[in-house]
Amino acid sequence: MLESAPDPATDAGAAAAPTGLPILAVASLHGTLLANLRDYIVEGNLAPGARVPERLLCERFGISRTPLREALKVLASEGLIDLLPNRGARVRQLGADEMVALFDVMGGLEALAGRLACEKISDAAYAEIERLHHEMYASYLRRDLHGYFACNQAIHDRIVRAADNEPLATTYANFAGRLRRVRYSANLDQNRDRWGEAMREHEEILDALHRRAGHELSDILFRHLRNKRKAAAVREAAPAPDATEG
Amino acid sequence: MLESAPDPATDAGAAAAPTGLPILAVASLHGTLLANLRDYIVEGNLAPGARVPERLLCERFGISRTPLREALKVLASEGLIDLLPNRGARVRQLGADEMVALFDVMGGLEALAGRLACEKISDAAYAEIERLHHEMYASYLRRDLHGYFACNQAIHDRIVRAADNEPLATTYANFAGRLRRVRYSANLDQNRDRWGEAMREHEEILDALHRRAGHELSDILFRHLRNKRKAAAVREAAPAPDATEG
DNA sequence: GCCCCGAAATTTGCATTCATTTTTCGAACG
DNA sequence: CGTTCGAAAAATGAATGCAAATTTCGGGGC
Repeated sequence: MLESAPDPATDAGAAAAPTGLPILAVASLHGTLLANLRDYIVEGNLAPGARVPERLLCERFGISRTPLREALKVLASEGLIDLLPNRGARVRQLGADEMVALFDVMGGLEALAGRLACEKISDAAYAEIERLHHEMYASYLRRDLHGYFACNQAIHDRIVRAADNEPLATTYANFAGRLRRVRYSANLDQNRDRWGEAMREHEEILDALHRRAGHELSDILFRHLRNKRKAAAVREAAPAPDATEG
Repeated sequence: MLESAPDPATDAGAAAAPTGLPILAVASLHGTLLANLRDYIVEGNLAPGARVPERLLCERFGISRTPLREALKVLASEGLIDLLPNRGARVRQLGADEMVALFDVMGGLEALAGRLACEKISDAAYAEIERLHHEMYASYLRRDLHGYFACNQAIHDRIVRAADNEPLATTYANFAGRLRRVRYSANLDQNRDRWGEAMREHEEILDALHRRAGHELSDILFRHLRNKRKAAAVREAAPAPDATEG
């Protein structure tokens, strides 16, 4: 049930010969490397603040430094890493204030997605969201945290898709990736008040979406993200002050 | 043609006299090239849909292909150009639907900026916006299109800055750059109805901002951008002076 | 006369190489 | 004994070189 995200990055992908299906793979070798490297970093294989070892990654992905550095430049523009002049790349470490800023942008993007979704969503797509909502509610009653999260993410994802706006979807994915590293120590399991509140907010979300009330849905979604941020720990994964492990 | 060729590569602090003050200058050579190339494309020196001539740009900027291609990859991730596998880069050409999508994202970002600005803006910053608003109104009464546009852009820029959110500002600048190519054939001069409407909307914007009514301001700004899009021509910029179209 | 096929020329993508910088390690000095 | 200076080692940034693909241009076939 965990998101059916296309994940061609089987991690290994090192010196293994591309004897599989090169046809589609060749279609965008650079794009493949970019996606793999992005996943590699987003997954947390490198500590925040740590140097990005070019040579090692070259060996791991079986390429030379040129395409790798191209990918690094792109990842820097995406905000995943910092590029220090003559000092290499480092995994971007999020401070508390930066995390707040990113959450606010996510809220704004979801608000926009909700507004657009109200204009464009089909009845079938709405029905699917409604189904997911009820499934999520069932998980909530069961105290099934895992199922709840899965449905939750699926719902937000469907709303973004229903907005039918490619730049929005891309930007949304970008920021979601940047925030993937933050650990939500405030598990809803130990924060039942927030869980109930979130569930009520989702009731409002579904209601507004049902009425195609874009303006309202927009506001609810932004506040929903705000509350989610407040409930989330403002601490990044693996603090590691000077863990510039080599 | 006297080119305002941004050519820092001629004396890129390489050879002699490293004991000057190149510290800040050297700080970002790649960033300089990226900014220059981005401007070069955004300014419309290449026709939409035209191939991006690597060799020519290398000569123009006085660099080799490696840093140029790195910059191209970044610009592709920014959405300014398309990267076709084995077929080079092309200046992205906006279709009508893509332009609508971009405008909607701009509206969402401005809506977010307005909401955040209501939370964080200082009285001084508000006063400055109020001043710009009145100046814009004066330009409106004078039918001074140029002054009106300048104030208009300054106001929206101040709102984004008042939001005090770096990722938002960066994303906003990115989308603004993508839309810079669209030509607004619907000059307000010939569209006085829209001009008056826009002016009224700005009155609402200022009022909501004055009352720090983030929710309202958010909605007004989104609708403001929607109306702006409707008034704008859905036609992309005409072929550039140096039309290397093929 | 038009279309299709094929080789030369240009272009793209990546690897390799080179100069410059940073970092590390060791020794001399205070 | 701690500090600092300096040279070796590693890493970074950019240029060049090379194989593969594409585009272009010419010739042959229908």
